Amino acid sequence: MEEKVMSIGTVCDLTGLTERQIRYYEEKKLIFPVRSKGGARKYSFEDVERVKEINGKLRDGFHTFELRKAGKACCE
Amino acid sequence: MEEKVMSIGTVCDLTGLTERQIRYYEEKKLIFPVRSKGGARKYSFEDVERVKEINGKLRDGFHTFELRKAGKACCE
DNA sequence: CGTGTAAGGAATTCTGACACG
DNA sequence: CGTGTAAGGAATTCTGACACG
Repeated sequence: MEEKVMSIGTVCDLTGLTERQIRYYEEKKLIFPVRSKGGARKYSFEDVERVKEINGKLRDGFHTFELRKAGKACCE
Repeated sequence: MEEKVMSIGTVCDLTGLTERQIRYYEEKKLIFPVRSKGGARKYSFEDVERVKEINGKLRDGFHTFELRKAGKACCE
């Protein structure tokens, strides 16, 4: 599914990461959650997979700016 | 997907119903969300469909206790 | 750079109840 | 019966910042 329906806490549960890490990946333009009326971030299952992948790459020594290219399109 | 990941507010957004209605359907044993540590209800996309179906049936004149049978197994 | 944390506020969700019909 | 609402509390999420390295 590609629907953005879960809050950051759920993503933490599914990935084992912290809110801080997930928000940071967004800050670095690696993931793009949508916002609910209240301003809360909403993620999709796709985002969850992406977050796991990002964290894995970082563990392998990559840097966030290098991962940006690995996304869908490129540059910008 | 069958994973319970969205909070009640998201279900409201997806179904157009109120929290009250959704909680009531649970009270009547028509849906079974799980609870997060904090006690918040978590629903799956399947639950969302079920909620829509329930509300539709109610509009058609059915009563909650009649819809219970329509679920998976029966009685209990 | 990637992540931890304390800080204060705003939005979310919870339960039990009274209401109408 | 199915749903609305006001009530008070507890848990969630948000942002900007200081910290380490």
